[in-house]
Amino acid sequence: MKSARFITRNSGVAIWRQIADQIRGDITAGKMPSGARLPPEVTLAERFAVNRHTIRSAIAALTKEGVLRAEQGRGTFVANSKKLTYRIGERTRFSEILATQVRETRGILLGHRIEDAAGEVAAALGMAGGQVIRIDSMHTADGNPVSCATAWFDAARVPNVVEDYRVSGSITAALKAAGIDDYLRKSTIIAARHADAEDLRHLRLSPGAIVLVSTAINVDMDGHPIEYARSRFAADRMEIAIDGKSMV
Amino acid sequence: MKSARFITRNSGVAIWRQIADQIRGDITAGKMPSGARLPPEVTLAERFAVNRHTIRSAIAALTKEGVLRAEQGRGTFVANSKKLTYRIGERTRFSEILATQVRETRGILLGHRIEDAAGEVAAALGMAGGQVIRIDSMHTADGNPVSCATAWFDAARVPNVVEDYRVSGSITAALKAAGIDDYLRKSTIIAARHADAEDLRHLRLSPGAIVLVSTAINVDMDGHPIEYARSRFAADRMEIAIDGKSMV
DNA sequence: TGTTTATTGTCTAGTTGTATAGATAAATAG
DNA sequence: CTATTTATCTATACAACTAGACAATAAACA
Repeated sequence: MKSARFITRNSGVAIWRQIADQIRGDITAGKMPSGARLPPEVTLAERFAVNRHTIRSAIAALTKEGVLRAEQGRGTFVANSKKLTYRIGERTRFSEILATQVRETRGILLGHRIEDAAGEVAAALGMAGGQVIRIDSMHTADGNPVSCATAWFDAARVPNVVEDYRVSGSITAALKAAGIDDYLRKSTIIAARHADAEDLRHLRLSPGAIVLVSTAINVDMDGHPIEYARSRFAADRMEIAIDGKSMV
Repeated sequence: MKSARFITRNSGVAIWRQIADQIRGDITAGKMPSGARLPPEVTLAERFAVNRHTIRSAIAALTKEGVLRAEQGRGTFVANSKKLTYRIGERTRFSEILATQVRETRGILLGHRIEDAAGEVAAALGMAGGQVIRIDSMHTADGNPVSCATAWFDAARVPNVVEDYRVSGSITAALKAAGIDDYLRKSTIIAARHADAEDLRHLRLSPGAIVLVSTAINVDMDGHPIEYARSRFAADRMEIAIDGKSMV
């Protein structure tokens, strides 16, 4: 029924974390559907050959993550862990996409700076020199961090984008303030990698977690690139769907 | 010079392990060539904002792994960490391949059992029913575990393969004992994934490590499949090269 | 040459985290 | 009422991390 369970002692990785990762893996792999009951703590303790308290540490971590839900006297259950779906199409707006799936989304400015346009950023924005504004931000859905993003804009085109974004928490609103009433998604590239240290902090992940990386170019209605952005989504909490006219 | 360094406290992953993983990552990513000197312990301690003893734990782990080498009064250096290359061609023999790179290789029988031929195994071996012998083994190079493998054989074709392999530690020898003097590699598929618990044990890896998975079919000189094998290589210690007439 | 400086190695000590063991309470289902 | 299951508590042992001091080695310098 369950795959062989081994843990490595004295590896620098706590046993409770190894167990938590295995259980989370089983759940996200679909071995345990939403609502399914976990074996009781004593059974798990025997199966992993550890103390019951160690199992409880693992369960506590997953409960805090929202993956499990423990009910005294009844058992421990797989929480409603439906992933959010980030559907990418020609008109892709963070808050609109999630509006039907969560109660509230928020964009938080983490930092910004001016950089010289160079390399892939310059290429994506169609710039030959000049300066770009870089904005680092993160997004929450119902209070849970779901993504963090780095976006680059042509500094000449949208000089006040930082302040506008800080106030509104929305790229769409910040661009509108710069006279760009509408924009379209021109291209999206999706990759996956281990979360780096910064992702871990902002998305509240544990080391070894996986992030989906979406690299996108948005253009104005004349087709001129206005934003180049790289977003990292916690792969545990989010999946990405590509709409129609397959855009890559 | 060095990418931003963050560590996550109280994550269930010891700080020394997080630091060791980052340093090892820098080295295998080529940021620190073989022989390069690491910054002194006090500098690293400041950079990671941890105690010097914690840095020493990370360095000790990497020294034990053979990745670093510390010299009192001089500094800590990147050891000669050249990966072994597993070159796959039509004539692929584990011991022959590594013969020029290491002093000594060994095959160790971990376990075996009889299974009903089914699914991908039956398909690969061209069997419609009957039984297969499954052998789990691991390989060491100069005493260091470098791979573990699961191989399936048609039980009717090589009935004594287990005993022959146990004695010789060599598939080539075991097949010869069954009258198969020579064999060829027909196909190889290579993938990568996180090491599972069994890989961790046998290859002495730490949780989160990555393994290269090679799935291969060997055929006799008449082209009949005789072995279907899935080998897992520690991606830290081994890389795979594909020879000529690109076979996939 | 001897001296200073930079670096790794070793030691003691205290705090917090991790894992074990055992006992008991509280809630649920039958 | 009873059996099952999660929740709490005490206690012990060891690992992990911090802090500070000093020894040992190597290289650079006067």
